[in-house]
Amino acid sequence: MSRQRTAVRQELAKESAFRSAQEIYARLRSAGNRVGLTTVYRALQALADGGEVDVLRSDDGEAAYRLCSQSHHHHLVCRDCGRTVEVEGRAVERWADQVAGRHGFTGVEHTVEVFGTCADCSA
Amino acid sequence: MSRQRTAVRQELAKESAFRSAQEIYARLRSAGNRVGLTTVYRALQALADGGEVDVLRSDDGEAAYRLCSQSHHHHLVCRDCGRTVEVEGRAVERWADQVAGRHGFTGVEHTVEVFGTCADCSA
DNA sequence: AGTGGAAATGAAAACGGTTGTCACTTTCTC
DNA sequence: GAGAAAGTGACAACCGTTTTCATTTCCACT
Ligand SMILES: [Mn+2]
Ligand SMILES: [Mn+2]
Ligand SMILES: [Zn+2]
Ligand SMILES: [Zn+2]
Repeated sequence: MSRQRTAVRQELAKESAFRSAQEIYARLRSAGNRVGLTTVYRALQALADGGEVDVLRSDDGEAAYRLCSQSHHHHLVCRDCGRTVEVEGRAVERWADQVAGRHGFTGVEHTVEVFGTCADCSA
Repeated sequence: MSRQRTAVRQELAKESAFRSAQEIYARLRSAGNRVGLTTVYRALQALADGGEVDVLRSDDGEAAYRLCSQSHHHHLVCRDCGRTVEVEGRAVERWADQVAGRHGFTGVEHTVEVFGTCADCSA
């Protein structure tokens, strides 16, 4: 594990939100860390391959990375300010498994994101 | 509705699978249809904004488009062959509304995608 | 310690899907 | 029909990501 990869992992550990490679690169640099953008991409790729981080495609095509949390959960995101709440619920999990099983699908995974306007922003 | 947009919609109607803008452009051209790639993108964008087509980000970052039925629904997608089943379920809808309301969020929307290996592909 | 091969690094260039530009054409409205 | 509004498309720009390749770092084994 090189200095740079360790730095990327540590940076990821600071926040539980999904963040882009470029954002992580910028933070590392502004913290005085000497690292190249290419290396950040490679580190994230390697961590994703090893199952240590989740990768998500945002709507604008940018990839977002997050350290894998042990418990499975979803996100409630404010459209205006971006505030994110981590949520979980048996109901969705069961529904996803059932609907997939009903159609003969195996190895089921799912993505669920809920969007809205948070209390602060609607005030 | 221009000739080109009509052509894009008709092309989408030919198949129920998700297809990329470039693929639709290529099909239209090889069928002798005079249309520009930019226009195909704009037509798909307009159809998506109007809720007539679903947009999906594939893992490689390319956007995929498909005509969709007008009622709210979600997708069950085969990881291997891309086969897609439209599914719906009260359970998810209720869960999304509840979890958002519990955190004071309003104007709730959500995205739900279920992935797995379809029966054909696991055989 | 010393050595050699494998792996990692990073600046720069290339890549590829998508979007912006702008002169031009088509369509709509009166 | 005339003028306004919307749409078109070749081309260039954009931007996140990947490839390249010369250089550096790491590491297993003396
Ligand atoms: Mn879940
Ligand atoms: Mn659909
Ligand atoms: Zn907010
Ligand atoms: Zn399949």
